[in-house]
Amino acid sequence: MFQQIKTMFSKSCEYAIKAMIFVAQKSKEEQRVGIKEIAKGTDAPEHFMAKIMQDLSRRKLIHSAKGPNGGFYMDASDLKNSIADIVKAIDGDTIYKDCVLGLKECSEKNPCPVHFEFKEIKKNLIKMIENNTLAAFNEKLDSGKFFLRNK
Amino acid sequence: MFQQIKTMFSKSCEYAIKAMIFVAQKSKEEQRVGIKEIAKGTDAPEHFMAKIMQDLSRRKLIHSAKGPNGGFYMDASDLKNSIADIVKAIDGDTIYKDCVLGLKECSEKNPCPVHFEFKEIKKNLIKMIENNTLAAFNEKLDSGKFFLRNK
DNA sequence: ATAATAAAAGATAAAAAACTCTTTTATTAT
DNA sequence: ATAATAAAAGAGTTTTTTATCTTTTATTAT
Ligand code: FES
Ligand code: FES
Repeated sequence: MFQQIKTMFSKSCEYAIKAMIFVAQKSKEEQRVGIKEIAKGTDAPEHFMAKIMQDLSRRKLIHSAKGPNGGFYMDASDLKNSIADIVKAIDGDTIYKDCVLGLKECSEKNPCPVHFEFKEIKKNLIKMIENNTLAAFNEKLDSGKFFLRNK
Repeated sequence: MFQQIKTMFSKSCEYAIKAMIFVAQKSKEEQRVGIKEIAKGTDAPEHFMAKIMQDLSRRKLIHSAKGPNGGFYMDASDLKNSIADIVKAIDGDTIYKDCVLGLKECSEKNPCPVHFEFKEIKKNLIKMIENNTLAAFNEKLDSGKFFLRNK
């Protein structure tokens, strides 16, 4: 039988958000962060995380430098990215567009039975992830009251 | 590279919700609904849907009868089940308990950076799926303004 | 009793997601 | 120039999810 574990985002996306927050924190003073440090700091498998970072880099959500003293870092404009930007880069915009019950199209014309119930929920969810930028997190997290790993 | 398609529920769970709504509609007058009809009516692969129905049946969310004139059906008490009951049966209670960023524990003591932001969203989501019973859908859907398939 | 029906169960198969290992490329410092 | 570093890219493997096919069991009607 099946044992599904279904969370809001894909594992890749979870890692991506954690990594972005992690690097944002360290990027405050021109520091670069290596993939090993990122993986450790976020409880993610190193090589898998590397792929995700490459992806985020390709999509211009983060900067990277090769060679000694290289690593990942963010500039001021990178810090303006929101959780939504990360989610869109990794999981795509399915939470924006897709029908909750998997109909081919989510529309007001052909709504599934739960369309209107979920409309409001989705609106709030989207608003939240769009309003929360990495810069905003940076401030909040300086208090040290939040965690990216716990074992 | 990856192209994730991440929706709120697993495919199994989407099918389960659709099937439950489908059977609820047909169960109004002691009708039994065969697996073929359910699969067709919900755009789901027949044998896969069969597994899901067995699962729902084992978990007492729906009744079934073998043999001629057999099929799936609901009694009054089955109609009291909510979307939440279906989700819990198929996807488990991860949306209740799990950390959005995948920390081992979701807690106020060790909150991840998005914990408090998502708290409210999750609360609304849970409230919604708990408040929407199949019986409630049945009334609403009689208007014929909702769809379980569209191709 | 027998045949027909339909769900239940079992066993694979295909596809997607998650994860690992190896090689290459760019950069820096010696 | 050379060696060391670290990201990028390539090429897998493993696990989970989704889907299909086959056999069995229970029920009904003849
Ligand atoms: S049609 Fe299903 S959520 Fe819009
Ligand atoms: S700790 Fe992450 S959502 Fe609660």
